[in-house]
Amino acid sequence: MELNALTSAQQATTQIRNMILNGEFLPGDPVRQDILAARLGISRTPLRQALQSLHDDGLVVHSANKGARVALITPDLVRDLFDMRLALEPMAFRAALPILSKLDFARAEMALDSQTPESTPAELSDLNWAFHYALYAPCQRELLLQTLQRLNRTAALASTIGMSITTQPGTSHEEHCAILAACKNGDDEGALALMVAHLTGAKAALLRALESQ
Amino acid sequence: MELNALTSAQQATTQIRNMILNGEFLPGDPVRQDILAARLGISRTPLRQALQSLHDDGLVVHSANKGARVALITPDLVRDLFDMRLALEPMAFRAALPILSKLDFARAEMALDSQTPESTPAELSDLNWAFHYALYAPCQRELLLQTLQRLNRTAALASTIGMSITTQPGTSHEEHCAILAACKNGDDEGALALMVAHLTGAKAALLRALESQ
DNA sequence: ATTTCATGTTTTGTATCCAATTATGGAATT
DNA sequence: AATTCCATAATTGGATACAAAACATGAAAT
Repeated sequence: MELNALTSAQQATTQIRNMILNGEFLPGDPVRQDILAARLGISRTPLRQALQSLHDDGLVVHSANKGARVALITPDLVRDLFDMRLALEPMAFRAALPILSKLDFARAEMALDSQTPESTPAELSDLNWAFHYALYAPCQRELLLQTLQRLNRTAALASTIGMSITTQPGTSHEEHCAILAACKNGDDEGALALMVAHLTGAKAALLRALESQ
Repeated sequence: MELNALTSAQQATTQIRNMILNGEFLPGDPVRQDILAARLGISRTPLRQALQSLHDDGLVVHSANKGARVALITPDLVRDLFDMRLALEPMAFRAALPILSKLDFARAEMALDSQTPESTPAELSDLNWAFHYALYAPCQRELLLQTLQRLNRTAALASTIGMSITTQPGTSHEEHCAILAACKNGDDEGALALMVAHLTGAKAALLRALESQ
């Protein structure tokens, strides 16, 4: 009996997401059902399911009878996205902070340590969310966590686009380390402030990158 | 040429949503693909698409190889849900308030006036969201509006369950009228405060109903 | 009598096939 | 030569058919 029997539609979802995040498809590019189905070795039925999941995550947009395209990242979208993250993530963080355990710290630390210079954008996005998720998950609010995951998936595309524009390295790793250190020291308010600053900085950097285009 | 050619999967989504909101399926009930497909006169392919949409709206939950069931409404979920609404809806409302037009007021008023004692729970939920949406839509934040719509769909199920428990009539109509009046008077801060109070009250009433069970 | 295994039924997940809508290219007309 | 109209090709949306997994029932063995 398979415990983690991932359905092929779910596999396709992450595979296509990785293709998009790794820059194989650019914003605005059409996403053809036939081509992707042939490439992934599955039929169009589960592939359409995967496209709907990607649509819900804001990575592709659908037009009736005209297929799907990779979503466009606009400054308005980025503002919108990070304003929501700034409103919701501190909420989850604040609820989780008093009950964070050594195991949660270990999970966050592993996410940070797994980042290497050879990591692909998709891997970096996954590890970035793994770090945040480790610090939010104990809050025990399933719907909030689910919403944050969705927002972070859209943010992953935005960040990938942004990093492909600017050549200067991001500061997120140092900020992540500082947040984790504050948590370990029991400085809850400090950790919260650092998290807000982290998100605010990421938003500003992304907007600068987009508007320099 | 049809301008609003709704695909049959989208039609099925709203039809099934209405069945759930109108109490035809209770929380925990299994949602069988064959039965619904036959009843709606469509095949299982678009119906599965509809079920995924309902899953994303939090109305059904999926178990691998075990099908879908109507979601359960727990106090934790309600707290979670309304905390997010309280964080996000004032954000949209604040951005929209300075640019609300007579047309927006008319849309909100029509939503209020369309409610009748004979309205079904599904219709009341639609009109409730139509009222809120009219006051938020001018904020021009697509992702925020999309997220709020999703949360309101989950809230619709919670409210329906709550109203089926308590027999006392809700106070939301009066509160809606007061909010709209404040908007028309240009009292933006007052309208915001009333909206927050409205959501806070709805959350408390719902929790009371659930815990009286 | 209880437990276990096997088989049959039910239900989901996937592939293939058909219909409907849209884009594209060429020919005819002005 | 440019534009419009029609026909054909290409692509998405939906239906049917098939495979595989899970639950239920029942019989046999301890």
